[in-house]
Amino acid sequence: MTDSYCYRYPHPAVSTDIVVFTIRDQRLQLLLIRRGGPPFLGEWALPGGFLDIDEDLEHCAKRELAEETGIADVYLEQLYTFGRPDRDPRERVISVTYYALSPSDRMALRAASDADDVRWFPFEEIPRLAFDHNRIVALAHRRLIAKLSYSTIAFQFMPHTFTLSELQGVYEILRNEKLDKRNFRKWILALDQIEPTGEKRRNGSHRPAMTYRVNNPDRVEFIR
Amino acid sequence: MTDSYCYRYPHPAVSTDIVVFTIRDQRLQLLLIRRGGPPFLGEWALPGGFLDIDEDLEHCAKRELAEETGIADVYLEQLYTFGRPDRDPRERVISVTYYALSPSDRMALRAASDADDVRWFPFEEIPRLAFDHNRIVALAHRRLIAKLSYSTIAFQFMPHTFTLSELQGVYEILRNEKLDKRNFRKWILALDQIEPTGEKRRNGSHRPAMTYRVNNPDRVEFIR
DNA sequence: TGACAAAGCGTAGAATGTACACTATCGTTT
DNA sequence: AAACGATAGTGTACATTCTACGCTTTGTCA
Repeated sequence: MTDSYCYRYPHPAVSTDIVVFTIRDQRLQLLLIRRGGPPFLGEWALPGGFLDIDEDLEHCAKRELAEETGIADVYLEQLYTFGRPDRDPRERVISVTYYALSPSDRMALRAASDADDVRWFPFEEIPRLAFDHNRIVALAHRRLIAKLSYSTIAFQFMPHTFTLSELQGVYEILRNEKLDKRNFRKWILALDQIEPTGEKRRNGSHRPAMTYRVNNPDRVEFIR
Repeated sequence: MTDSYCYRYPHPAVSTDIVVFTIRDQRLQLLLIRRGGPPFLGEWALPGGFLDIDEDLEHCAKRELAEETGIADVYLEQLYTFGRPDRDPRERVISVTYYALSPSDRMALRAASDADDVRWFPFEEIPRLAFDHNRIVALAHRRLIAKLSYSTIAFQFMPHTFTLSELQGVYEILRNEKLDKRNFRKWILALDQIEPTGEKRRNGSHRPAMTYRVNNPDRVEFIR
């Protein structure tokens, strides 16, 4: 008898799953892992796993992310809790989901040995995922896009210093439309959330651009 | 041995707690119950309780609300999941919290026999609550206020028909400031979310007001 | 029928959002 | 060293939205 944790009433299992977004190769991409065990063995899924009994929820999300993908130090925010009784064939599982954003330069995946099992997917090319993970991804994406318009969440995709053109590029990718350069600069500077570093960056055979940094890189501020 | 639900790994308990808001007596109020058992016996707390093993999370929230307070048919939205390991002294409990809004005319509480244990509290007069429930209330309130500015969530406080002055009053209470009548009317009508019923309502010894209804009462729309 | 009370309505100025094109500065090529 | 290619960087006019503000209407009640 190895089932040695007993309760007077049935208890569900609790897990976390994490939707990690980044922008690489001028596209919004997210991180998936290939499942190494049943159920859904061999299928793509979100990183995540079961909560330790004395562990904070957010700690669980960060731990699973580190264990399964080697990623740490990302912006992490709780997304939603999914709990349909039939969402896991093994037992009742409540999944507290998070989404994470990070600049791609901070996203070194684990050693190449596992590289086959952890991969970035462009958002438009996400395959069918295990469990209800496609729903989770869809919700995370909607939240991200919504937050774009009333918060500084997009800054979480930026490296420590960046040019205004790079920042504009991120907004264009996320909003999926071209923006006017002058209007974008007026708007973003008026937010008073970024400041010039004083350094310029040569980025090819043309005029170098001023670099900027986020005033308060760890906070996502409401705007408007 | 009554502990007959056994697992290979420890499982937390999962509960839901619900913050029910309404507007009565020209104030934002919320519903609290007095705890009838340990821990925190006799203290005020949010309605809520443990998840049945085959029950959807939202169903649990509605069921507990009905059982403990007699309230049904409210607008319900998931708020956040709280899971600090020490938040319940009995055992590890993950609480999936919801907030609910409803017009006060739909809020008949249970029979007077329990009336002492279920009560509306003006938001400013909330006592110290059991568990981490004060935090939950604070988060629910912030969410409500935030959603005011980019959604039609305030309509959830309105009865089936209402006057524009009544609606303006709700916004004034929630935003805690006086609004200009003409500007409010222009704005709210331009949203194209309410329509006149064609009926007028006498509400005292003065000119009667046109009543309106919400076009799509069950949906909360994004605006702006 | 006169007093009271809330309903209902419009305009002008300020602030914000949007459309739009040329010059500056660097590296590279000839 | 001059010309070219490529991105950086800048301002203005117009449209839209937001904000401030007071009088007339229409009912009830005494």
